[in-house]
Amino acid sequence: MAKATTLRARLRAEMLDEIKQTARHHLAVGGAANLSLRAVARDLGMVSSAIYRYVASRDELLTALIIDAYNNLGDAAERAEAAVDRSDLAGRHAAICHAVRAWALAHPHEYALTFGSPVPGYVAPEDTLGPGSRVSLALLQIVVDAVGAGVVRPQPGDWLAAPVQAEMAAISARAAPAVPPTVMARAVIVWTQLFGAVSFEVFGRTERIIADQDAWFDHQVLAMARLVGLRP
Amino acid sequence: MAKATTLRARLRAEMLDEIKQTARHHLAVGGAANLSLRAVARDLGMVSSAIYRYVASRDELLTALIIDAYNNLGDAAERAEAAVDRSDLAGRHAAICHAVRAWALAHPHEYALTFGSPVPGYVAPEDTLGPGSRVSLALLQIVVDAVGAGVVRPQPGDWLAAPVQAEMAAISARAAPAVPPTVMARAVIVWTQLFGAVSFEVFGRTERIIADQDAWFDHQVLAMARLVGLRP
DNA sequence: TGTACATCAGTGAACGCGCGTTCACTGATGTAC
DNA sequence: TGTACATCAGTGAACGCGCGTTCACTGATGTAC
Repeated sequence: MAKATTLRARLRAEMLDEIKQTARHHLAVGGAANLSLRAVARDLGMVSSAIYRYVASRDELLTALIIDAYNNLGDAAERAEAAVDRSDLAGRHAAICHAVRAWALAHPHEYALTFGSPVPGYVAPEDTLGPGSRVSLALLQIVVDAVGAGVVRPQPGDWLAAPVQAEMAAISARAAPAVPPTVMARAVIVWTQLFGAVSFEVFGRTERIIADQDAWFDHQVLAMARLVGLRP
Repeated sequence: MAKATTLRARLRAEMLDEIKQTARHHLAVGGAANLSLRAVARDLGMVSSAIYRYVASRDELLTALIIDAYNNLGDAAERAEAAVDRSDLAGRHAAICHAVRAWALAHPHEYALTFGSPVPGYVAPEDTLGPGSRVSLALLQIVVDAVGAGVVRPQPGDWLAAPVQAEMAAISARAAPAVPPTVMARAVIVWTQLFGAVSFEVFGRTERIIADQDAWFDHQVLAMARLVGLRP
């Protein structure tokens, strides 16, 4: 019966979820390097070899966690952005920035897994590329909308060296045809700035320098919006 | 004899250097998590316990490597900056940025050790604080000089929320009295941006997006200099 | 200058540990006739 | 509806591995008289 098959499949999926959940918990304690299949099995009351019914290897589990992390971050960012009035471009931008920061602070080890130093010996497979660029695309869409609405335009004095000009034009051609190169350059810088700021905070770089991290992040978001032209 | 004592001490220091050198090499292959005292000993043709004549524990070795990394980066940045004419403020800033990037690309795993995700379970001791802020101080000095020379000043339209204003004033008071809060805010953003950009490149985030990384970094340095007011 | 003693680098064996992965197996649950 | 068979989750033992750290030791090198 299809229904019975579905039951088995559902239990299986639930078990896999539990494995990932437990693995995430271990990640939060020991980091990626100390994630072990045996420890996960132990926590679930299984014998270590039983894990292999659900996961082919340690690396496969790690990949699954990375993809989940990207998707959870992507969900959070897109959900926050969707809740803002379409015409409030700076508000949409701020919503994404704050969602990214909040998620990263709530899941520092999963953030480290995706935006920190790469796990040595581990090569991220192609499947991570799509989920890995969801935030970037959401940010880019705002710039596209802003250019379309005539809010953001090339700024006087902006100038790009020839290779950079070509590079930015290539990105536009691939992902956002209407965005002029100088605007694209500002957009890419703002994207770098967002993750630079979040990484500094999550990894503790600003710990001894900034006390009110919330206020400082707000200010940075404002500065980013001004840089790309979403605010005057 | 003092001379004899010195010989033994010198051999000892050389051995410690060799240990650190070998450890750095292992770092470059497997990352911090896979750095093992046994493997280092093996590479040096010693028995594993012999390492303990030079290093009290694995964590102590890691700390030594971190301090070395900060100092090597600091040396590189300061040397590059010192080679530029004092009055060429944008040139000095660019020199530091390029030195940081070059060092990070040449020693990606040591960079990861210091500016990447923290090593889980490892707590950086106080000794790392000084070496860890050398680059920041060098950057800040340029802003101090620029403010002193009247080149950089508060920009019209700049505004800080009260808590941020206080935060920036506190940093100024601690490290650079003459720098006004709004200028300090721009300086801190530029500092974040530098390491954000370098991290993105070293950790492979921009791999599929930017082809000519050199040109793009040049552009970012230019943008940073403009943001803080070192260039028109 | 020569001898007795102290220092110290390096040895080799051992402790107890955790890991990823394989394999033949048991027994419950689903499937087909 | 009842029975024979197939599927599959979970078991338990084992393989071979590397790790950090301790400890009693040997033997060379430096020190003091």
